[in-house]
Amino acid sequence: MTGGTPAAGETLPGAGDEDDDAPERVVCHVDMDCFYASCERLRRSDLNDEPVVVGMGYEPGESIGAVATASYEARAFGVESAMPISKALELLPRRADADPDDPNAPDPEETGRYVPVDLDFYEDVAGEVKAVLRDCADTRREVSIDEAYLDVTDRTAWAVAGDDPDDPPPSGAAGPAEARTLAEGYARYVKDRIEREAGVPASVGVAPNMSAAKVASDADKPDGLVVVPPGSVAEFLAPLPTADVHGVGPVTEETLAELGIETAADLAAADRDRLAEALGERGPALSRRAAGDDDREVTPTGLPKSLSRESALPATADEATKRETVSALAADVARRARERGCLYRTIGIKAVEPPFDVNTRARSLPGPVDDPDLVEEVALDLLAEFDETRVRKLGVRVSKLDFAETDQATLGGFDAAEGDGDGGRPRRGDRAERDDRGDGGKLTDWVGGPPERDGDESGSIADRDRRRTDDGQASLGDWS
DNA sequence: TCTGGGGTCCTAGGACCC
DNA sequence: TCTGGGGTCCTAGGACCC
Repeated sequence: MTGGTPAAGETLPGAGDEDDDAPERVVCHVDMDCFYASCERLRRSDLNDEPVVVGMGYEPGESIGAVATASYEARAFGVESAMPISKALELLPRRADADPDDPNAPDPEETGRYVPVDLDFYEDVAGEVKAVLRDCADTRREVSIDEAYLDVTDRTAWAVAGDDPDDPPPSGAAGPAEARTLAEGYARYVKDRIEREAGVPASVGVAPNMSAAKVASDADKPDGLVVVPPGSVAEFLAPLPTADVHGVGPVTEETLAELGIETAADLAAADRDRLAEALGERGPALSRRAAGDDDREVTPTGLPKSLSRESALPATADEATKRETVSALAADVARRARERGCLYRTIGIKAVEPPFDVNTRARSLPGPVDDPDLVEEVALDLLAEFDETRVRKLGVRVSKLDFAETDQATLGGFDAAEGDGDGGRPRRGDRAERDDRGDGGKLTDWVGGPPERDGDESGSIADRDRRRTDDGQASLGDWS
């Protein structure tokens, strides 16, 4: 193992199927800058240079909501993502409230523009970004709507570019002696293309592994390009607080602090057995990461593992309100599952009690289904446990998803057990106390295909997935 | 701050089987 | 009957991420 030594040339410690002579990887992390706000500016130039807050729940009469994205101008007022809207409005009143005739009105210079979230539009823009990324890298992992890892080892290299000694060193590089690498040039090219073709700014980090690339992209936001060549990774990470290590959240940060571990360097040097005691398996892994040692491959994004919907409400114990909410959430989750062509085998709810006690309950079915009525029924049944409980948030989730053929064969095999033993088939028919509902009936309702119309927008994700599973083994996560 | 919404992964304990 | 594993599946909760 490479242990705590942040040596430059560590290769996969035996685990990988990579040959040992593989070149040091070049991994880019592309992170769009305040993406939602940038998207809004793309179609509303009046928002340029203004403090922009994109969020939900700030309309008059609404009080439950949070900031999704704040532009950097808004961040200067202390507004941050995930902050309750009420708090954001205190720090930065909305422009519309700056009535010039009202002596108590806020100074317009200290107000912001509040815009509701329009996810469909952001997804369109993200599609253009992804088109660029597809063109720039064969191996990509899209982590979220505004973030992706690229493995561009086969497109570029860590070799030093050109021979111009006056070239400025890469911004995040270890020392002034660093020369510009080919990798930096390639990352610059990717970044510029995103800006040019999608119209939104990105920050890019380049490093020999994923976690260092991630930290690098964060190091000079917005509009940053930070390059951390092999050999300077540990040095680059060393001074950072542990919270900057990907995977260290508030709880872990606190635990580490109690062990006297404050920086990435401390974490890298810490005794890994002790870390394992305090944090479980995660501890040593975080330590390796902090040391610049992260051999995770950039693996393509897989199919989702679960789908959920949740909704906050003014804390209430009212049974009718809760049931209505859960019914609506259940319908929505079931609809989305059907749209994406996926079956589910587990149905669950979440009930959050004030102040913030999260309860989850789930029930698995004997086999995968697509059955909105059943989602509602099970969800309501699980909710019954909380009939007396005041809740501030409710959620419904389906999991144990199955994207394989939604066709007849699979379904037929469910209760007749005639399935061709394809792994996930029911081996235990007893589990669900599904009371009087004859499962067979429900399932076969649409055995010839979902009752819904299915021809529609071509090229939907669901379509692509299905095609994938059709042609060949296509394991999960294989769509590209 | 009285904390939104949609995800992922991990762990621990119990049931059940061999 | 007591004690001992190994393995899988399930649920619940926790931590984290964007």
